[in-house]
Amino acid sequence: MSSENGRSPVMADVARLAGVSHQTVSRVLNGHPNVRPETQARVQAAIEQLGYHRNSSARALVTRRTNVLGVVTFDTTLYGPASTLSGIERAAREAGYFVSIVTLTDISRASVREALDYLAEQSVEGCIVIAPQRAAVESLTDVSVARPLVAVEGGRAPGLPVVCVDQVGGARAVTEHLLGLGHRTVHHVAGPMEWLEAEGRVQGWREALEAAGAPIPEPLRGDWSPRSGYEIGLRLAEDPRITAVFVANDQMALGVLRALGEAGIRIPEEVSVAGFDDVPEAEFFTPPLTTVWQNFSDVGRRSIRLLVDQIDRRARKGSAGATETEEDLRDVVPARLVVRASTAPVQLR
Amino acid sequence: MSSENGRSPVMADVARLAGVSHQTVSRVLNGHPNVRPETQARVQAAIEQLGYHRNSSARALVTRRTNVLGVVTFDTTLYGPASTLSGIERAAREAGYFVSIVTLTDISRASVREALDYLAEQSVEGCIVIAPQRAAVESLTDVSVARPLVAVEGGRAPGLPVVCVDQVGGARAVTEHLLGLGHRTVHHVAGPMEWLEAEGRVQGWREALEAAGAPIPEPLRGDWSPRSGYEIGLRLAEDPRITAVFVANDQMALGVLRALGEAGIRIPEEVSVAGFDDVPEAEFFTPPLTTVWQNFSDVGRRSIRLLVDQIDRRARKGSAGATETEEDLRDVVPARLVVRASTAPVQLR
DNA sequence: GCCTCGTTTGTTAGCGCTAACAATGTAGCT
DNA sequence: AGCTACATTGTTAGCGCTAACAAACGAGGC
Repeated sequence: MSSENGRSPVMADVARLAGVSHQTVSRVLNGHPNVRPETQARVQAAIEQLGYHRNSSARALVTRRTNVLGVVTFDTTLYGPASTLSGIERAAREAGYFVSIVTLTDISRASVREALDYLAEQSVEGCIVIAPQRAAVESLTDVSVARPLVAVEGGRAPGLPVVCVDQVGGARAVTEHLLGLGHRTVHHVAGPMEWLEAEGRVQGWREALEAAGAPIPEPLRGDWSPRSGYEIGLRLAEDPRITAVFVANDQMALGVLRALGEAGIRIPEEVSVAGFDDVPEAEFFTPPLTTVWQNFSDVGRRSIRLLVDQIDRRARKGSAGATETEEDLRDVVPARLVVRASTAPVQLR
Repeated sequence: MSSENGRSPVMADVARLAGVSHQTVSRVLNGHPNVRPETQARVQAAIEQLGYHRNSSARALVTRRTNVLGVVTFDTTLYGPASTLSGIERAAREAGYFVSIVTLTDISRASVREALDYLAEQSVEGCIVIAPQRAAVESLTDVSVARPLVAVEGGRAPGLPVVCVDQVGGARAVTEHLLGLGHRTVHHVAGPMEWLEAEGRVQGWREALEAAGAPIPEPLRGDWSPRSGYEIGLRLAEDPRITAVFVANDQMALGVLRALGEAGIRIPEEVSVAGFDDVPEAEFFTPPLTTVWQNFSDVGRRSIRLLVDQIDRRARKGSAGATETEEDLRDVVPARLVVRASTAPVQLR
């Protein structure tokens, strides 16, 4: 792969071999018009013969474009963030960008800032922050001037473009589904307060209950983990008036199913349980879980589009115009109810 | 953040403000000795006042180091790859490297090559390929000369450093555990043939059976998905002689549990089931799943160490020495059996 | 005083590339 | 032929940084 002398070949080497100037090589590489087909072929042959690769640093230095986007994410082992990251990466590559990632271990205003600074150090052209927590979003509003930025699942933030799944709508749909089955009301196992997704799901659930004139029980707080769902499930099992539970994610729903099962409660005959996320396993829980499907790859695609738009606009107009768009850019991806066997019409318990 | 004239500040701007030469600024930034403390302070102040960030492209151009590592991965929504990626990213950052990722949609020799070429285009200093399939590993052996490379879960490949979990040992441990409970033999639901992890688990299972002189049934092939586990589980349910099943991953094990449950088979009283992976949900399956835990963050850490070692060695000796180490570098991370309630002593069925 | 040595700072060149401009060739017209 | 228009190629400068060398300065020994 490398040239004879040991160092990897540069444009001048290719030029020499093809008998042209280095600039002609550059033109071929960048697809400029006005290069004679024969010359182009000769250059191509030389490139292949030497195994030449353009030096991206040199290119970036002069074009002032690194073609790198940064992604800040939190706990990629959770199904949602992992799927979103995957969608982002694919979309970025299609748009001609590389993706550099930073995963946070703790979420604080400081650590998000630090991650963004770190990515800035690498001269990324823009960042996507998968920031489902309130703290993370707040930390973004201060920085937003610096360089293009998009928040995923970011909540409402002035002047900060956001892509998110319609948590409220999804939660409303599940709750309405359960009410439609004849349940007097629906209990809710919520996610942590700081998580915007958790709050959106609480809101949708509450709205549906209010609209139906159903009593609104206090939501129980878990931490997304199956364990917390299990613990809350044990408490739910003790209250015989509960007939329907909407759990804020599938992992906790699994814990709830387990706890209710251990208590000898039959699902869905005695208690209906629904989740949120539609993880691949949900269909094979005992019983198969009614849940809400989110189109994460669409989220990834849309957030890249928003980010690339910002970058292009800035590149075209020059970075002078600071606060050109104060409009509240917010791209909401719909969620879809998936009904399975864990929910059923109300029966006596 | 940006300087007054609109363009972001460069080293010369800092130098002017601090009343020194740009080289002195460079020295401060790189922590060179022989800079008077007072000068250093003045430069620091100027840097902060201007919000100066070093241009990484210019720096990379002259130092010939991009400080970027590439990671090629496949389906990051699977628990294993996602956890490994996370561990890699953390370890890389600690070692002072950025991480650029490419996720593959299909695994073929061509697509892995393409991903590596793509990363080469970005001038990464080395790559880690999370390549659990045979095809992926094969595609690596040809390239290995080009630049530092480490395979994760890569199987045996000449001259290619590999970090992997001890699949064989883990599988042997589960199988021995089941035999120790008095089962005459253990059936196996395997993963796809092309996956090296699947083969390793088959091997460990087979070894344990052979050592115990137990009959070796034909392994049944799934595709890692809960659905395939479910379908195979339905078949298993029909054979009353089966009392113990080792499933190659937790997702398929979930499907098996579901299928056996639907067939009215009690677990673990009638059939013991064990998985592999120890996903967070496993503890809350019905019943809680006996499985094998893998230390993925350790895998990430070790693979980064192997890669950084290669890069450092190459940087020190110059890239002249091509095939300096033909030794078979292979770092095996132990796996750990986690016994839960899905396995029990054999009983009459 | 002069020379040597070490510390601190400045000057210069050049990494590999692209953009702007200059130069050349080639065809089509008057 | 001579001019214009255009296609094709080459030459030059410079992106922002670091490495190598050079210069200035003070301390210490003869």
